[in-house]
Amino acid sequence: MLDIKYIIANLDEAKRKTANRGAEFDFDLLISLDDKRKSLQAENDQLKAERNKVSKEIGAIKKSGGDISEIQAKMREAGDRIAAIDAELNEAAEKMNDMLLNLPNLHLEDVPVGKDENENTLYKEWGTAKDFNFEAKPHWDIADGLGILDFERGVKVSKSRFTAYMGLGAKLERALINFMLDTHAERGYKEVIAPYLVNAEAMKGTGQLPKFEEDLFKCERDELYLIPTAEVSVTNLYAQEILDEENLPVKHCSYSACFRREAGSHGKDVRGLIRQHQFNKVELVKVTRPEDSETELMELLESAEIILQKLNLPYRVMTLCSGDIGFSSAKTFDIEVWLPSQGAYREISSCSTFTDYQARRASIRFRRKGEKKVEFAHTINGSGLAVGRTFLAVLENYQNEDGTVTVPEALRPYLGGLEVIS
RNA sequence: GGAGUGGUGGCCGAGCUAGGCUGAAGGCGCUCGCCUGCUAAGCGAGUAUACGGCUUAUACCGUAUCGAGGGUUCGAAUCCCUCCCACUCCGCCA
Repeated sequence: MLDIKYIIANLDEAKRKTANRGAEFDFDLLISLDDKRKSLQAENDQLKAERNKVSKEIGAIKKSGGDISEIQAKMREAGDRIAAIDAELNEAAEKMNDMLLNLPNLHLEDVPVGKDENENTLYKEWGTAKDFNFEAKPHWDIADGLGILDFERGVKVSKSRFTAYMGLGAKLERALINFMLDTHAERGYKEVIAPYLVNAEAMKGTGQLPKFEEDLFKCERDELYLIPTAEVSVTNLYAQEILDEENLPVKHCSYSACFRREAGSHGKDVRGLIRQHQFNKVELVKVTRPEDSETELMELLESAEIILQKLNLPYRVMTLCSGDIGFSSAKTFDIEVWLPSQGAYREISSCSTFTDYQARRASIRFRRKGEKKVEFAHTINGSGLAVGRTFLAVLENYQNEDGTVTVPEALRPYLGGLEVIS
């Protein structure tokens, strides 16, 4: 969340950038709640100070055998007043906090201002689309022909948007995961496996709650949520902690299954692997010093790109505009991979810096060497990559006319040297 | 699932069955200073976080925090209630 003090000191900026997102927010109400909170607290603190003082005196008087009934009665009244102000104070503080939790992050100055995805700007392009001398098939047809995905049986045991990977399909998925993790490990990312089910506190920390509850699968009776991305469990590994500066940046890569309800995208991408309720992803997560976060974001983006480069899959990188970046993000690059069957680029990774927005919510702080004061860290994360979408991009870009799929060279060591899936 | 024990500062660990002098003994660790051929030992001082006030900034002052929330009380780490978590034993189980 944003720092209330920062908002007050930079109100124009906060209003402008929130409007740039297309978000509505009542800043005046927020500030009036803060004022109320402050004056109530000042009054309350004073009363409590008095009570603490007198209570000590009562102790002394009682010890020396004096009469305390009168002073005690007076303090009883003071206690009632404190309780009343306490209630009012808590209400104002809670309201203010609720508002703050629903206020999105401020974007960085170099983020293009725009309404929606149509105003995202091209950051770079890499690779050239292969020229097929036959009609490129969608991945579900390819997979069907090879018997490596079973959409019907996936639906049978669960519901729509759940799929079973069969035989070499399952192997290819696993090869991709291992290939990605190994590649990132070489670049200094420490591998972690964190819980898939997390509590509400963690979801609040990274910004999924309270605003996006309907996008999450929830295990009601245990009060736990299925993670929509490993970002949640990995980032929150450091919640409520004060890290040493020398341990920064923290760099993690993490494979996890991800679960999304996809509420509100009913008609979209109903066929194939693009939009599933459950999918695999390798996530990159960093905790950094504020001054390092922008360069670390670029390094993270590069790490994600390297996967596509090694697989020789054409892609482009888009800078998301102010209206399209996520709730908690201050700046986001999307990597989009080329899909020949659609003749279009589709998102395969999203790399963001959250500045200190998540760090404040999750209370992830650090102490500089020799300093007493603690500061909020910055958090960064990105997919490196969405495995299911990489899987389908490989099928589509490496398909042959006879329905077989050539295995990208980088993956062959992970598939026992296999060259063609047939 | 059954039975039990416990959650205190960076860590260990007192206090909790006589509620006030305990933000919290003691030890360890860490920081600074002294001492010292070097290291070790020794000596001295310091060592939580949040919010608010004051301040140019330090400093300082106030409030809160002993798993979380609520209650009793003039006053609670200490008493009562609810919840959460960890550990041990038994049962069950990948």
